[in-house]
Parts: sequence; C-alpha cells; structure tokens
Amino acid sequence: MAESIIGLKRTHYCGDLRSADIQREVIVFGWVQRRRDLGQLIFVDLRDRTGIVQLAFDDNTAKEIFEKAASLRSEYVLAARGIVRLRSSINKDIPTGDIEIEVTELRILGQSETPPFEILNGTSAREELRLKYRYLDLRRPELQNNILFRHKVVKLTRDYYASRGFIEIETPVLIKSTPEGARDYLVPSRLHNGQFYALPQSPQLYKQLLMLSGFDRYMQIARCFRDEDLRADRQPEFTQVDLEMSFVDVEDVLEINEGYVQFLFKEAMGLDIPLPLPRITYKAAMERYGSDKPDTRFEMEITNLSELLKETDFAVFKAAIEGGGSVRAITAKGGAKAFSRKEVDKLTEYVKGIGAKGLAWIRWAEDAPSSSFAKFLKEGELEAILAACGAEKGDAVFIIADKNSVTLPVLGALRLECAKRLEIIPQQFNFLWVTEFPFFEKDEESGEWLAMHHPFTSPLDECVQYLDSKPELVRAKAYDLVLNGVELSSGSIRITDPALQKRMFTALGFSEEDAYEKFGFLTDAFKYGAPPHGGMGIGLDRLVMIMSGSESIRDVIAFPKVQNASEPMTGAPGFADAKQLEELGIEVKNNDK
RNA sequence: GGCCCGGUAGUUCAGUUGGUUAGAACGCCAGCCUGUCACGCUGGAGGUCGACGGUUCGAGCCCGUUCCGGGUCGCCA
Repeated sequence: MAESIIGLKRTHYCGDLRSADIQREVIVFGWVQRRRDLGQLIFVDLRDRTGIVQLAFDDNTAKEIFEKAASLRSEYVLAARGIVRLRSSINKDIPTGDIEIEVTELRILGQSETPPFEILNGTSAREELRLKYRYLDLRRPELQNNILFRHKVVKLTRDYYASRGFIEIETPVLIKSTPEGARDYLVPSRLHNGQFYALPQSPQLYKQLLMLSGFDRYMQIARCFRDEDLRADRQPEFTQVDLEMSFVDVEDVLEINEGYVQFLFKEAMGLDIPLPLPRITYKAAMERYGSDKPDTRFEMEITNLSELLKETDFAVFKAAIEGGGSVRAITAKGGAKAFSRKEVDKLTEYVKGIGAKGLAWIRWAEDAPSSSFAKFLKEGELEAILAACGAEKGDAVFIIADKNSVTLPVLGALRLECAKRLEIIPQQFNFLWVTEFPFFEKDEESGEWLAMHHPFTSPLDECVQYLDSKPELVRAKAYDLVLNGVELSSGSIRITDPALQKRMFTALGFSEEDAYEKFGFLTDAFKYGAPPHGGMGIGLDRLVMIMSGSESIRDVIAFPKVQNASEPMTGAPGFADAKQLEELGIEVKNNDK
C-alpha cells in the first residue's frame, strides 16, 4: 500500500546535500537505487534527477522504521525525513559521499515490481527492451543528463535569439501538402472527405510570410516531419531551431548564427569556439573532401591524378579520364600496416557497395610499394602517383577512377571509413560553413534539372544571367553549417522578386498553372511588398547529440521512434476503429486488429 | 526495396562435430551478517533456445520461410 505524501515538503534534492548540511533536518524524495542490508544495519541509495544520497538505518532507528527499510525493493518511491550526518567511511566516488541521512521518518509513496532491466549507467540491456520501457530507461542518469542538457540548450537558444531581437512565433502543424522534396506525413480531413492536411517538413513558407508581415526576425523551436527512412541521426519527427531574418544577405545570416554557436558552446560547455567559422565553397568541399559536409577534424584530402595520368596506358584510368571523369586518390598515413590485404579487400567491397566499380590501391609497407595495378603502368608512373599523393613508406593510397559523380563521393566515404578504422579522428568540435551550393541538380534518370534546395532559394547575383542558358553554372545563396561531418543546419537567402521567381519556376519545369496551384499564395504575397530575407533551420537533435557525445539521435529524444518509424513503448502507429475511418471517408485494407 | 549484424533464464552472454537433465554472471526469492557503498556468505526458484516448417533415430546447433531489433545503401528539395 502506498502511503500519503501529505504533510511532507521537499527541502533538498538528493544530489544537492553536502557536508555543510550536517545536523540539518531534511526531507528528500526519490527512488531506491539499491539497498544494502547488513542485518542490524541497512543502507539505501536514494536517487532523484540530481543524484544519489545514502539513507542510513541502524540501532538508533525506531523498530517500525527499520522494518520498513528492510522491506524496501529496487525502484520503490520514498519520502524520507532525517538528520544529515557525517559518514563513518567516506565514498569519494560520489558528490554526496561524505554524508548520509539518519532517517527519522520513512514513507513508501509507491511500490515497484522488479524492473525488466537494471537501471544503471552503462546498462547492457538491449535498446529494444529499453525503448519498450522508455520511462525506466529515462531514469538512468546517462539519459536523464542528456534530456536535462537538451533543456539547457533550448533555453540558451531562446535567450540568444531573443536578445538579438528575434520573436518566437508558432506556425501551424496542419498545413497544405506541397509535392516537393521529402514525403509528407498526411492527416485525413473529416470535414473534407478525401482531402488531407500535411505535417510540415519545415515551417518554410510560413516563416517567409512572417517576413512579409514585418516581424523582421523570427525564431521557433519547431517540430518537423518527414516520412522517410530512419538513420542513426535521422528521425521522422525532429526539432529545428527555425530562423528567418529580413533586410539581410548571406553575410548577415552567417554572422548572427556564428554568434549563436559561440554563445551556446561557451554557456553550455565552457568551450571557446573562435570566430569567424571557417568557410568553404561547395565545389571546393567536393574536390577536397568528396562531400558537401566534410569532417575537417582530420586531413586525408583527395588528390586529383587525372592530369598526371592523362597519357597512361592503364585501361581503367584511361577510360575514366577520356570519358570526362577523373582518377583521384586519398592517402592513408600509416595505412600500409593498418590495412592488410584482407582489410583492403574489405574496403574494396565497401566501395563497390556504394557505387564504385573497384578500388585501385598501393601499399607501401616494406622497401618497395606493392599495388593492385603497377603491372599496367609505364615506367615511373607509380612513383609519380606516390609523389603527387605525398605518400611515404608506411602509407596506403586508394584510387578511384570513374565519373566525377562516383570518384568524389566514393572517396569521400572511403576517407571517413579509413579515418574511423585508423582511429585518427580527434575529440573536438570543428564547424564549417559550406557555401555557394549549386542551384540545380541533374536527375540521373530523367535528365531534368531539379532544385537542390527549395525553389525559393535565391541565386547568386552573378549567376542570374545563366538561369535559362547554363543551369549547371548557377550557384545559390545557400549555405550549410557542418559540425564534425554532420549537416547541422541548412539555409538560404530567398527570392523576393516575383519576376525572378517566375523564371525560377520555368527553369525547374513548372508550368505557370502548376506553380500557381502549388505556391500561388506565396507568389501572390510577394506582390505586396516583400523585404529581402533569408534564414536557416538548425537540427536541434543532431546538435545536442554531438554536444553530448551521444552515438544515436535516440539518446537525446525523450520518446524516439525506431527504424521502422514505430514507437516501441506505445506501439504507434495503430489501426483506427471503423467509426473513425467512416467519418474520414477512408476505406482501409488490412485493418485487422 | 537491397546488403550486413543480432534474437538462448528477468538481464547480458556461453553453448564443442547435431547426442543424456541447456550453463555462467548479474538480478530475483529465503536465511545469516553493525559501516556498507557493485557489501559479503549460504541456499533456492527461474527456459515455448523469436515463430513456423523441413532434414535427421535425434536440432539451441543444419536448411527454408517469416517476425522483431540495430547499422547501412537507395531515399532524405
């Protein structure tokens, strides 16, 4: 039977008590972490969100309280009143380790069955089980600290942007579906059978309209939804720090957000992030790192060997170069030893899995380098390759020859893979702005030009001339903020000139009717005085994940979803009952419960 | 949708070449124990080996199908 809390008011959190509190009468609440019963002496570790304090029961304890203490089990919820005293043997491992509470009143506020797994840091219970009992897993200090840390980040975020004149405004969650980009989550309409709302992939259009309304600087901690497959750093619903500013260009947006990064890391972690943050153009990022989100915590940059090898006889290299592609390489320092022939075979399988036809390699372990292709080379070519790559004895060189759309991303991925295996990535926070993204992206299948960002992204002023003639040359006022190889944030300056917007839609292959049907409310709005504006959205879950050193985005979300987008605790999604479906005018196959 | 890894006691795992009654640790239950702090000691309970089917005299182990979880590629303007 649970006892009443009436008459008891907490004086302290468990983890806050210190030797300064000795002799003080305190009341604490918490969960039983562990009971150590020595017969005539019982110790109970009581846990709340601040930490653990030891309750002591001995021959001074009233018989009735002592017996109650003996009946305690793991995860019982207790109220304890008592006097703080010095421990006779001190535990240096915890902050409250020099004191304990001599209990004078004990109430069991809630009993507990034996939990399905032990609630300990570094628990070995598998995640599937922990997610089913998420409320128990969240009792573990590890996860609890993540959630508390997230709260701190959110609060600092609001503080920072509010202090810079940003206004927090909520935008709708039930919106009109726009058939662009990711798959929308749809919500059926009861009042309009057969019609659907969409959940926002981002508040993009609303925040632009707020700029037109004159709010000038907007921010929102916004929930966003994308019905796509999950990853370790991707959830179907996630949180963005969503921002938009009027009367700005690229520089202004980068500047205010650099300030945020510096403020946040200083206040939340005591770290100094030097400004300005480094920048790289999309083109340079692809050439040097084979990625539009390079991890700059280590070097291993890509070397282009095409010029050097343009006269080569080796058919694989020759074909790539003559076909308009390239031969490029990365050099893994110390890789000759780390990557045995067997390991190289694994890497070969790895690159084949991501689109390469094969992997050419050089291992320079002993006196003479061995390689997979030396026999096809002319005299001196191998040496020239090694020199161009800056390779020395002990290194391994990996070469991909193919179209640029293969060589670069494959080497980019291989670069990361090698760095992980070599364990050369230092624990630090490397920010990087990637700027001047291409505006268009050619769809490999259809050959059509698609917008790489959304169609309201403004082109760079000097690129506007190529809009109709050479789309491949058009670069956008679009920028990403990358942290340790993770895309944290994406943003752009938007188009505000209706005429330019029209050209944009045309270039993207929208008919005038199509464009009006989908985005008419926005283009109409732009007729009534649109200030220049731009903004970005910062992935809050990813940010907190990296700051807290978590391996998965699930570790910084209170109730995350698993890979098939279900939620193990509640079992969502679920079937709807027939009446609901009927009201919505929906017929469902397989609606078996 | 493809590929890779995993599923054996409440939990984490071991389980030999297919062979008697499937083991260990932690947890749980009971008893003992006055300074523990991962307390200790003694004893005990606890199993649909994810599910279904097949091969076999015999399957945790081999084969097939399937379910569940994780990672990844596709996908994510």
